[in-house]
Amino acid sequence: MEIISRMEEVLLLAVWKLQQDAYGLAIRQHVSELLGKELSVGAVYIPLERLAKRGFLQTRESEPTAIRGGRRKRFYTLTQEGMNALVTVKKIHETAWGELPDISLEY
Amino acid sequence: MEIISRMEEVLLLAVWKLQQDAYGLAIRQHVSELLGKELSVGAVYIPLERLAKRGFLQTRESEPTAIRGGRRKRFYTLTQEGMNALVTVKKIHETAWGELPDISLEY
DNA sequence: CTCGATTTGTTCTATAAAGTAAAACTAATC
DNA sequence: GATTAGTTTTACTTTATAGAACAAATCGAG
Repeated sequence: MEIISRMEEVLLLAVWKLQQDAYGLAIRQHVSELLGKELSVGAVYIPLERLAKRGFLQTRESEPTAIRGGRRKRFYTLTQEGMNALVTVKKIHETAWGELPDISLEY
Repeated sequence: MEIISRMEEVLLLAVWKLQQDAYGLAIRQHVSELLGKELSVGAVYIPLERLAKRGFLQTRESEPTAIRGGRRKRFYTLTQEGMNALVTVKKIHETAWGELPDISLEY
């Protein structure tokens, strides 16, 4: 039962969300919007690589596309282990927050 | 809008949960149970210190108590900034997960 | 009583892992 | 050649973690 970091969590979720369009720059765009701040390319590619290396993501390279700058992309998909990791952190989150009154009602 | 790590999040939540009993070893115990693994003392005290330094936690020292080994404790309480940080990450979590079908139903 | 053993607690030290920015590189079309 | 979309590499800071060291309280045997 491995516990992934928050960055890893949102990256896995972005891959899931983007589905057939889950490649580096698109993921960067999606997660930057989620977090409300522009992430550097390294802040995305390096954790993605780590997640793939640990078996949470699978990768494949596409063919280039016929648009300006449309070179080959590296696409990601979630593995079963990646799903398991997400389930684990979701449960932790629910337990940690579930024991408390809703914070937004109080402050 | 500062984004805290997962460890920082669960530590802040533990402080909130434990209320008048939020000191180092009790927090360690609580968070270890939450995560399902024994945390080392350093894995708790060092982030706690960092959170205090950044203004998310306030600290005070208690008097020793008359039980075996009952030396003075360092107690923590959440500050308004700590609350804000929790609200921020809760919103991010809800946005990130809200866009997706419930994972536990699918896998 | 008193002094070592035990217990609860915090601080310090050292290292591994994660996060991040930015430059460099690649390959496509215009 | 200039521009664009994309990935890889480099270098550095911050976080996470384990574990030893230290501190101070009570307990209990003699």
